[in-house]
Amino acid sequence: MARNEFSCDCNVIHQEAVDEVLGKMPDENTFNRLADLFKLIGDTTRCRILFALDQREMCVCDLANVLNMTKSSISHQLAVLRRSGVVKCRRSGKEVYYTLDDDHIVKLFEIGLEHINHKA
Amino acid sequence: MARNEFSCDCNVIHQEAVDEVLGKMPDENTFNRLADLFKLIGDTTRCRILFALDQREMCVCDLANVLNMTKSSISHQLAVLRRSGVVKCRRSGKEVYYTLDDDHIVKLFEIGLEHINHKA
DNA sequence: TTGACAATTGAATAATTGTTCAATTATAAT
DNA sequence: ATTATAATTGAACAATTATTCAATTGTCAA
Repeated sequence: MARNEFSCDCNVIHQEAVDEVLGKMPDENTFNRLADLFKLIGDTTRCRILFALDQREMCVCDLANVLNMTKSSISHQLAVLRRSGVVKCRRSGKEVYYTLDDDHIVKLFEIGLEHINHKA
Repeated sequence: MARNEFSCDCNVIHQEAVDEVLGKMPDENTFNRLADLFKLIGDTTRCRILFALDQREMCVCDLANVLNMTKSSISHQLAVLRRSGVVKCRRSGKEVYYTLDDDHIVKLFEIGLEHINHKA
């Protein structure tokens, strides 16, 4: 029984091609995590937060000023970034300071910027 | 008049930090395009399509078999990828063959995979 | 020209998600 | 203790988006 029996609404045109690529494809979990990673930085607000934190450590209030947005909105996004492990924070008095906690993110930014400048 | 007068609901804690980072931040347009790029590859289906096309040229029907999804769904996503210029296509008879048309995408995948394997 | 199949397209639906608003927690100072 | 400010949190709302379904286009073969 073919695995595509029910979901795919067509006949296989090139069985060898399909088999070859299927053999090389990572599993579903890998793609989900890969997509989640890109989804994480696929938002203007989060991009700007990460870019700012790559420059220097900042508290939520500073970030709100830099991005010209409410603290609440920033805080929600920081929570997302924290859960994903790309930023970390420390409390100092009333303020909470955030820093980047991920090497790959900066590298992804660099290539991304290279990409859009190349297409500008 | 401060630029953040209305949107930001807090006092500036560290004005120097804010000014320093503001001076280094790319403009809004850059961030929008950067986020759009990552949003584009921030979807499981599109990730899998791009990964498959990185292995070899494929027609829509083949892709539908590899991903185990309907041709319609694949076709919609291919249209998105085409509009963004990351894939291109050629018609040969009744079939339409797609290929990757972007160098940076593969590099982004590599770093992304490195990232999730590092955290696995 | 008619029939069959690959692919695309538009509309509808369902699910996800970013921001706002209001309320709450945590810390410092008076 | 009380007040003020930084930050977080939950619920609601609005906007975006991936998939499904049905209809249509394009190409080939009989």
